[in-house]
Amino acid sequence: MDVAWQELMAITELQEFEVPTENSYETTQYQTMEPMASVGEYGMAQPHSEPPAACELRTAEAYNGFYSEEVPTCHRLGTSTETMYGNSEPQLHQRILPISSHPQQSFVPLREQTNMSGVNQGHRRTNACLTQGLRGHMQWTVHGQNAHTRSGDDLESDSGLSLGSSPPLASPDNPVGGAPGYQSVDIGMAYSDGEPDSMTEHTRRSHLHYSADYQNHTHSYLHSGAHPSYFSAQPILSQPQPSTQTPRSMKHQGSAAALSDLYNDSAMSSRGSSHLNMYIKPQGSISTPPLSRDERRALALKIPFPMDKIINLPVDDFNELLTQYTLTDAQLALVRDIRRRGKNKVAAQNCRKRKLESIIHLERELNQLQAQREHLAQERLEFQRSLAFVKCRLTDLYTQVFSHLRDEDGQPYSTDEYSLQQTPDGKIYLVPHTMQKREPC
DNA sequence: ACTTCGTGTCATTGG
DNA sequence: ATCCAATGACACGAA
Repeated sequence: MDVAWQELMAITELQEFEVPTENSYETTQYQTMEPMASVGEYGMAQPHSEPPAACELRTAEAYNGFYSEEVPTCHRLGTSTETMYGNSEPQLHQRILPISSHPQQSFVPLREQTNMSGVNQGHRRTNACLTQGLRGHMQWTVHGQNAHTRSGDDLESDSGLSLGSSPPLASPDNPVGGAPGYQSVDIGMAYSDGEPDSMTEHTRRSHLHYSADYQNHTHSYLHSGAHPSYFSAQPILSQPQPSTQTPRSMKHQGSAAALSDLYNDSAMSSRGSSHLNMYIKPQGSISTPPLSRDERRALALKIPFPMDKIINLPVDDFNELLTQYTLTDAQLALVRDIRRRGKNKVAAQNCRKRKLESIIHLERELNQLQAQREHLAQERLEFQRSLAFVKCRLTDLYTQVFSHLRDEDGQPYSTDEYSLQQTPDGKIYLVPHTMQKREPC
């Protein structure tokens, strides 16, 4: 990754290599380039003492690309050098391709190099940020699918809700020690078998007969919709519920719909511990997945309304819902925690999706920039070759013109004593070297 | 046994 | 003051 970015940063050196536009072909731009083939100085002030060998690059084909042979030599001498490149300019432009036209190259597996967790997961940092109560809570935590790996004590603790050591789950809504109701809950009654996570459908149903009120809600609580609503966040992704939606909640559904693909992918992934997974028996029949931790807690505390409402109702509706029931402190605390966790779960999913999208975007950008860099490097090589050729050609012309000059006696001028120089107005003068030093042109 | 990935959760922050 | 979304960090289970 570092190497890739270093390569990327190297592009800055190419930024000085501007693509010439019409009448903007400044040779000075290239004077800082790498040394080129020794074809003599470009400037006319220091001509060769003897006619140099003809340019190796001087072929008819190469010429046609940059010169017009109909232009008289004297005319070329009398004009600025820019005009000599007129024919080459369109070609140069044609070589400039928009970045977007570059086909996608193979992706750098950036994601594979990125630890999404942000930390070395092998490094289990002591949970310093957790309060003592939270730490206790974490010890009680049992995830649904793997409860069989825990001891019976853990199972009971989890299902019953950590209630003692983790009052109100350290929720901001629940001051520590402010929920005595938790301790009064008879968890053993709810999970008398001691294995709540491995409850069969039969046993689960048997636990739903708490009260008439609660029983009336069990359908929506556990089996509403096409798929179980046991997953607290799932309702956001399910069909809209116009009757209970406010503009605020509708907004949430809109954003969630855009994420449905990701959720479908992740939810149905064979990896991870997602509670979204449909539990398909080997025979192919779909069974009810284990209850989530919060669902078990809600069952234990006999929360009289469904999880999806707890989580997805707008705050006003949620508060109104709470007023419709007389809840104990423990129930209130649990409901608020369920709501907080459920919303945060969705937020985390959205956050991760954005993170992945950001990585994908950066990978694409990196590939495009690498392709652009490669293209510019190629272009630079072509310009260097062209420039070397032009220099060689100019040297030839200079030598040719100089050799035809004669003094008053009909003798050729010595290149050691004279040189041809061009003034800004385009006129050519034969200047002695002595004057040249005093009056640099 | 170890690593990687996906996920849930908590704490924190800023709007 | 409260709610909420976003996010880093951590823990955990599955593969």
